Amino acid sequence: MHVNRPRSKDVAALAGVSTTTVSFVLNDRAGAAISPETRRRVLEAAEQLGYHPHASARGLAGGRSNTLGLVLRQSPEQVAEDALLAETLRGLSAAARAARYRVLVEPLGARDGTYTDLIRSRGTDGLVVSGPRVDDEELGRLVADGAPVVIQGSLPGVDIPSVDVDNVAAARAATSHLIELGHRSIACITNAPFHYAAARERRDGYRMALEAAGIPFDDTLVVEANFDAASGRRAMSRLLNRDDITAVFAASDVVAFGAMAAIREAGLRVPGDIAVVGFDDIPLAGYFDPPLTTVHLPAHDLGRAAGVALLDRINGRPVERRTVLPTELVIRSSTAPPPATGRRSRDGPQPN
Amino acid sequence: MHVNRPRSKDVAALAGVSTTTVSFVLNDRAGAAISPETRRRVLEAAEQLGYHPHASARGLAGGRSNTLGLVLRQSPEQVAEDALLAETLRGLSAAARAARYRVLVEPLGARDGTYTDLIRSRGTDGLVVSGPRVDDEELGRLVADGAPVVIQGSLPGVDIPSVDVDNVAAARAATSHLIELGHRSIACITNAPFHYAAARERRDGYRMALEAAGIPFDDTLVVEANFDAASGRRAMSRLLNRDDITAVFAASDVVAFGAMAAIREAGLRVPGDIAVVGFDDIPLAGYFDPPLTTVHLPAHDLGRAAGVALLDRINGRPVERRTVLPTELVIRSSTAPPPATGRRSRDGPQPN
DNA sequence: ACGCGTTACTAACGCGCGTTAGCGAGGCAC
DNA sequence: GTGCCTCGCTAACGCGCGTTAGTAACGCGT
Repeated sequence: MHVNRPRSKDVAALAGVSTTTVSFVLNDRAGAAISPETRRRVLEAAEQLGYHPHASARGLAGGRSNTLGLVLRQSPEQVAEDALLAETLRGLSAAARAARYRVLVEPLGARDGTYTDLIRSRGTDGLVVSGPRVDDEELGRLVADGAPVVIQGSLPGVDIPSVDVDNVAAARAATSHLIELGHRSIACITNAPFHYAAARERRDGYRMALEAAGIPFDDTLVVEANFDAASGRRAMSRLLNRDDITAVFAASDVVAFGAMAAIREAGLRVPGDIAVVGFDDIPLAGYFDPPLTTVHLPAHDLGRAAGVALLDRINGRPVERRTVLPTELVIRSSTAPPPATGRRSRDGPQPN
Repeated sequence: MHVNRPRSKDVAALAGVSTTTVSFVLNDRAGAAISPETRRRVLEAAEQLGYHPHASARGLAGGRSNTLGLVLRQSPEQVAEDALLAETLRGLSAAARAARYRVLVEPLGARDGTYTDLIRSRGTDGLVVSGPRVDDEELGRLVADGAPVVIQGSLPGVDIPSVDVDNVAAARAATSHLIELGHRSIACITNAPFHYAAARERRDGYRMALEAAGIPFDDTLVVEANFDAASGRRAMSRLLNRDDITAVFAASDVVAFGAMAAIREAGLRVPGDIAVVGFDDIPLAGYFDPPLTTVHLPAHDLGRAAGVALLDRINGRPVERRTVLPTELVIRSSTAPPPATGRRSRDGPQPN
């Protein structure tokens, strides 16, 4: 491109100072004594030449890349279904920008190899790892080496700063809402297989709500789904074989969406026959038919908090071991009291 | 972290060669004569030491950052609603990884300032700009400077390589499908304001389908929406004031989702009273009630094609000025022939 | 035996910045 | 006037690589 990208020495020459001074001014170096007049001249010269410091050169000299890495450790299907990824990314980016950092994203398929190069090559100064699985031994080694890592989500048993919502409490609140409406026979469809911590936590919250209300936990009421709507539909179909269920806690909105499809296909209505609560509050949740009662996840804030924590960690500031952001149960119309006389069929298949 | 990150000189010492040789081996430098035995020793030494070349140092010395930038030029609302972003990003990432490049993402709010630093600072070697608006003069300057840029989407009137689907043809196919079913009074809800090229193109496709079938284009049947479901619902509500409409082409699935909510709220049915076609084929489209007939967008391939084009451009290989990927009309159940006797109300408000 | 080309490698330089050590000028206390 | 600050600035170095120019050894033909 342009024949002569300006160097800091060009700025220095134009401003009549040394490159050292240019560096001091442009980096707002604390403790450097620069007269207002000199500072003005330097800034003016930089502006006039359209000077942009060479990122790699800064990285080399300064020993930092000024880049944050976002590692998406989920399966491709999960990433595809993650309706909140954009928001999280925007949040992280906002935090990064405020510190003059950039964001590098590494989406990993199951076998897409490693992400530790990112940090070992100093391509990034730290990583936000989203949705790590319990069996991620790569992560362990990285952290053992002292690499700055923040987990978005939770990974029990490791000592890494993490940012998350309280999945247990949120799931419990969602389930309690159903109980308060009068439901006693409440199924649970997970958002993912149980080797994902969030899936386990949300199930635990469901269970705790039940037990707190004196309703025995029934393992056969819990069905695993797998991120997408199709798996939610399958799970719900299975549950519909029994006719005592009057409510479902679906541990993600996407899965809830599939479940609602299954309920419709069985000729039943939401919430008339079966009430449904979701989790995530994806942008479309309010437009489901009926609008979905769900747990609102502060996606943007999660990204931002992860970014802030990571930057703190990188810069040697103290970091909370665990940041928990508040959720909120958004009550829409997919939940209502159970039918007075047990479940009825409408125009669907008759019980056989 | 680790006290001594190994340098290339450490690898050289262990292998008993010079750092030049290490560089030659690790970069597979064409034209360099390296004996198999030496090559093996170097690779072994690198492996043994856990050597990862310093990204910034490579960037400085090599004059390239080995990084691609993805600029999201859309408004935050649009980004949030973009259910296909994850897929696009994965596609771009796949292309980048194949060339040993990384991907830096810059989501820009309307007033989040500039993204040209990204490339002017050599933080990236090129940019994929997603959803640029016609009035983006920053882009123009960048390209005039010779910066490698690929547009994802389309921006008429500029000479920049772009990757997109044929929005006009796809919209035309979607609308034709409605016409073939027998619909004559077909409304159009745009996916975005008209300063987005895609919104205009999809509207044009709708119009061409009409005119090709001898149906006069009626401007009052076209209503602007604005990315999200809420705007789709508002648009549809407005359209429902007239009772002659039997079908709607909604230029995005999210907007279609809102429109379907409005139709339901009016006590009408899809497709019984009003048929609906969408655009995008977001993952949830097949689970709408009823499952949405829509245009499938090859999101992953779009990302990958953009990446490939950008890498070609960066490496001086010839690049198609415009890459057009195929779409496909996915017919589900939201479309059916119009009611025989015009539109009927079900249990909704009576006509007044 | 000599020249020439090829093979296999290396020394030395520089990419563009940040940083460390240090220098001169001016002020203040004595 | 001398000593000792602080203020404002700079020369010089090195970060860790890629690359260019070059050398030594080794055939191979005549």
